[in-house]
Amino acid sequence: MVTSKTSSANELNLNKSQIDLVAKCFAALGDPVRLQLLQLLSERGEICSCELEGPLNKSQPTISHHTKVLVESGLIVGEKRGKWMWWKLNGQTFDIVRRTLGNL
Amino acid sequence: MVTSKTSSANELNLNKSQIDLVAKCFAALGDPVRLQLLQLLSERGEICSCELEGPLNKSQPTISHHTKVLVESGLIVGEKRGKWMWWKLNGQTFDIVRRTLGNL
DNA sequence: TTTATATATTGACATATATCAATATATGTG
DNA sequence: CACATATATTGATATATGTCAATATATAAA
Repeated sequence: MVTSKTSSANELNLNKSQIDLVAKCFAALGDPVRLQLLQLLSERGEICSCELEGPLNKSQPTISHHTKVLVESGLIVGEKRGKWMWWKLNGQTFDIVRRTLGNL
Repeated sequence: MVTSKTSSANELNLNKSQIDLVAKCFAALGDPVRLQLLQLLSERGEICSCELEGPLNKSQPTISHHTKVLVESGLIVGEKRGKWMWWKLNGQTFDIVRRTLGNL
């Protein structure tokens, strides 16, 4: 039999700064516009800012604001190609968030 | 071969009101104090409000506020036993949130 | 019924957030 | 270079949120 040190029923207990990071992700996910944006992103794999104003029905500065929030949470990453910003999901961060949610 | 009607890479596409519901859950998850609270809840299975002030280091009204936010999102449910309020996680809501996150 | 205790509500305050118009910056094209 | 276009930033505004003191409500005990 393999012995293991388990502090509680759950394997991983988050410390304060880890909690803050994940909380920031959840907060970023906690807006309908950003959820729609992420859904579009997940459907297409990659999406340009210029393709978002239509479906999201928001002004250009508002779109820019939301992408910034998502970048700062680590949920998406951006790459500039010519005049266009292309966004894609950051799988690593999503994994962390999923794992956290899975342990609740 | 089984044919299936897939509108996109993802199976389920959320409509506006579904998005609002899930967004409300994520917003509820997007606070460090509430994440700590949920972690305690998940460790113990059930927890009383009176057991939260200590670990969370917040005032009684603040604890009450946070439990209310979690109830209104559907993430926890409460039951009054005598003078005490006992809280537990609502697995159904967590499943919906996990499924949504899994599809992104 | 009076008293003590657990929780909820109210009110106040400071901070955060979502939104857009106006403007700035960056990049490609003539 | 001058111009057009895609995105970012700034400033303003309205609304939402986290927090606690004070108070109200509910429940048990004496």
